[in-house]
Amino acid sequence: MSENANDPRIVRTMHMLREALLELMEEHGFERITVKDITSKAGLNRGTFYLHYADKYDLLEKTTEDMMQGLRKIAQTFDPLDLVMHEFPDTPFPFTVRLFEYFGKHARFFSVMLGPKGDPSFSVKFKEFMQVHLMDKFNEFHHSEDRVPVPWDYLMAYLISAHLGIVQYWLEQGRDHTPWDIALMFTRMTQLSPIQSAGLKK
Amino acid sequence: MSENANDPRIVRTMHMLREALLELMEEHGFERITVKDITSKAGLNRGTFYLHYADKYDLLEKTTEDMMQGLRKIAQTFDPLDLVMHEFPDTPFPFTVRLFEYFGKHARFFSVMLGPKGDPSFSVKFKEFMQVHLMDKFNEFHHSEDRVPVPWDYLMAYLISAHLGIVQYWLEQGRDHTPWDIALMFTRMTQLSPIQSAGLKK
DNA sequence: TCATTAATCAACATGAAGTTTATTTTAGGA
DNA sequence: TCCTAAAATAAACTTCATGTTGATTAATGA
Repeated sequence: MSENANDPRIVRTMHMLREALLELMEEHGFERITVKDITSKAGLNRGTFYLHYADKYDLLEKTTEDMMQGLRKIAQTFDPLDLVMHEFPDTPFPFTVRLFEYFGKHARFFSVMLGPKGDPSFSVKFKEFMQVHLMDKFNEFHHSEDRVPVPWDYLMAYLISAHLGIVQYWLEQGRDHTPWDIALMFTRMTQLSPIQSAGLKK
Repeated sequence: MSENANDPRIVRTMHMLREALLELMEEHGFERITVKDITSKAGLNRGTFYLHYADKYDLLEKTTEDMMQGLRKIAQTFDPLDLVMHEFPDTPFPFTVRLFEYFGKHARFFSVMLGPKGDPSFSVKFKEFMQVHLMDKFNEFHHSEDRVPVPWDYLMAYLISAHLGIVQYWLEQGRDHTPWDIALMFTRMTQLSPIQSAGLKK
């Protein structure tokens, strides 16, 4: 394992390994891949892999951590007040647009990881991210412990999973809408009931 | 591979292999398991495994198919009219109760498969099931191609994923509510907007 | 130019996969 | 109860990926 210097050879090698991982995951899914597959695709010696990563799980983990880091950085720009103030149904929350731009930029990674050949523990990680950085900001609104239609934690599970589903579907469809359009759908579905969203009642 | 007779030895062996698979998946997740692990846990010879299944993927697939078969059987009892007629906010759709009873009965399987150590392609299969057996029954309601708040397919993706999220969360929490209670939450969240569900607006 | 270190290459031990053959055990009908 | 067919066991074997090691070659940057 190398002391991650800024030696251009190391940077280049690690980048090639991560690219190869993504390409192979798109084809076969993570578990069907071998270290040999990865290094072959990257055009590197198998031994070189072990100079940088303990095994393929380590490689995936490091790659994932990079992506989560990017998400956390965007999450810092989120102010729940924006959302509370937001009353205009024809414009999305700006923060949501930024998120989708990031998903689009790293579409291959998110598409694979959140797809049928991906890693279910990544979906959990992603949900935790939404819980901590988005949902928990609204905890102050539910001091009403008494008779609510649905328990708070189940409502959170519902919303988080619903939002994840939109991200997955968007990526699956090859990003047939702009980040702005998808963000607008988010905004609307959160404000309306499913029946209203379908346009069945006003 | 055996012609699946009704030889009690075969039935017993296959049952033990499936039980062992589930127990090991709970501990380590599917991919970390070896055929040797499975047969050891089941107290069987490794060679015996290959008399019935091609590999561990085959075993998982057959087990999964059994579960989906059970779901399809329940889905046959679903009548969309029940749902349209249903106006009482304090009772769940009976069909939904039956579904959750089934999840509860096979909690170990669904809990593992839909959890962080599970198989993401099973979640996809499960979503397809909901799409075909539940959502598609309502296609007749969206002839309005024009200006709707959210495209129909994205609304479906949102709802299906949201419902999956509830199932996952319920199993994750160790089934802290009865099937009846969960089914009622379903009913309410479908009828109300997220904000109403939280009890913030009426 | 030269010392450092990354990358390559070849070899090795380990362990799981999947197959095969022979042997033992079990089920169920005559 | 006995007998036959088939299931389960046991042991051996090939193949392949893993992770490691030591020697060699190539690239970096001072």
